[in-house]
Amino acid sequence: MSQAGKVGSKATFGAALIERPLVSVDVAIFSVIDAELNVLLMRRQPGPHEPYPGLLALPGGFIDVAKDRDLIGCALRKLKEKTAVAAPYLEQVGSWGDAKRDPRGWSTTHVYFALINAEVVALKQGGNAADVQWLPVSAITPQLRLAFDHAMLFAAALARLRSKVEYTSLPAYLLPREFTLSDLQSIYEVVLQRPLEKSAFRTRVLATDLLEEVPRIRTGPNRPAQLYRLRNPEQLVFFPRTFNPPRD
Amino acid sequence: MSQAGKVGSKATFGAALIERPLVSVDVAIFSVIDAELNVLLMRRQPGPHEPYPGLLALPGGFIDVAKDRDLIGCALRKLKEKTAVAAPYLEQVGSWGDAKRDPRGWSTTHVYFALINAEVVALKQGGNAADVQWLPVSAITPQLRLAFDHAMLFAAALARLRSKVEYTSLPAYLLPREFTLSDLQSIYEVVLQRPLEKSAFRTRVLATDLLEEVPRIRTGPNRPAQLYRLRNPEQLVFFPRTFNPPRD
DNA sequence: AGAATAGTGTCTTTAAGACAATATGGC
DNA sequence: GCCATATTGTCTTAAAGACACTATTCT
Repeated sequence: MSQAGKVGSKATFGAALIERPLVSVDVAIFSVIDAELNVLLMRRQPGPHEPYPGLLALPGGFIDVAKDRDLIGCALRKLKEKTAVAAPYLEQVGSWGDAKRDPRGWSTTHVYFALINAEVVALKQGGNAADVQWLPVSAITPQLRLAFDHAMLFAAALARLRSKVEYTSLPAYLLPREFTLSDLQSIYEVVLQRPLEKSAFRTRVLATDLLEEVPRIRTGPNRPAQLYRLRNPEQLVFFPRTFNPPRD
Repeated sequence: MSQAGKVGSKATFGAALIERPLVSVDVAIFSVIDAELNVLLMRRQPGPHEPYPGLLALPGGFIDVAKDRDLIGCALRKLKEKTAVAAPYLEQVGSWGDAKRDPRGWSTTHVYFALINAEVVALKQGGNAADVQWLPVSAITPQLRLAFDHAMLFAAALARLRSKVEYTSLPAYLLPREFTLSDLQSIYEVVLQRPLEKSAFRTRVLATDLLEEVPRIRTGPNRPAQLYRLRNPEQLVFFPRTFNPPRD
């Protein structure tokens, strides 16, 4: 504790004259691809003192106190570095921190999850942005070792997503701007991994002010469907009850 | 970024060779006193480079990487320093961090809320543990300035508590080990700030396996009431729906 | 016409809301 | 018996579950 108190260019003093943990942000970026919930993972590169080289990990990294105004800013930066998405749905899952999770020392991480529509995304491969890939969440098993405690962080993010999908309009952020009610129901079913009642679903969704009709219709080899869009994309909608809970 | 990379006794290297934010934990400790929801606040002491001297703040402080095994351990330590409570209900609210919230530099905080039964608690006054006091949450107004961004952190903790009380057994942790159904209902009403239907409340609570009867009865100047205790104190119970929502 | 999906209707079920009725122990 | 609170019951209501039925476009 002697010559400490100065890190980088900023002076510290008073109660702050203590060893500081490492601080990072990790983001679980979800998207639905081919009727499956996917998560974006990147392969960690080899390098001096780089832990877990070659393993997959959630996109993330240390706070840059020069670049990042705040935690969300950091999460958005990580997201932008890996995908071209600028303004996705972003929500904090929580934070974790202990002495052991990073071999480089006592470390904390702030975990966010993001929902995006994958069709609009171009993954930024190569360069210093290492291997980036979509993986179905069903492929994230104990056999597939993730770096650090990212398996646990991912599980927490997925659990939060699934639980909140039961009573909110979250899945709408996984769709393109315009979609049909059937599209929306399918996305719910993909995330929740169970079928929903069509009639109850439609009544429930239309009972809220979540959607507004687009004066257009999707045609196909069958009866065309009304297109909708979010009435207020910034505003997450809460339903009065959960969807039919799985039988116990 | 020249001679950085060493803070205290631990070496850092690689990607960790960057300026680190300050890391703290803050705890909103709730209790019901005289039929009012209270929160524990402490008055910040004057001192060299101590920000916000004299203002009230949530109990909290920097992570001690030597003492604290993890974030929850740190939260429990803060709690134990201010109250004599060892094992309360503790839940993370979230984390916040930006360049401005602490004048000493880029800082992050991990916020928890705790629920305790105040009758069992002895506040640790004086010493280096500064003024500690219970304040009704209704007294936390903009006029009462709190240190740092603690007004916002407190508001987030209170909002989380209130919203989760709508569909969980959280308030049971604000009661002593044995209580009557009327006690429990009163606590819900105190936290939610609205009356609940007696009949629906009882049916709903007894329909879960939240409680078990204690072979004892509370007598008084009226019909005695059955005493209950938590069947599984570690296990938070979720109700299938929310309580009757406030009229809109 | 037939396939396929969109959209509606009807009846049941679940759990809460409103409110009344009954129960019990101390005084 | 009276008071005060505990406990139960009855009827209504809100919203979902189950499932069938109708609608519309394309081939």
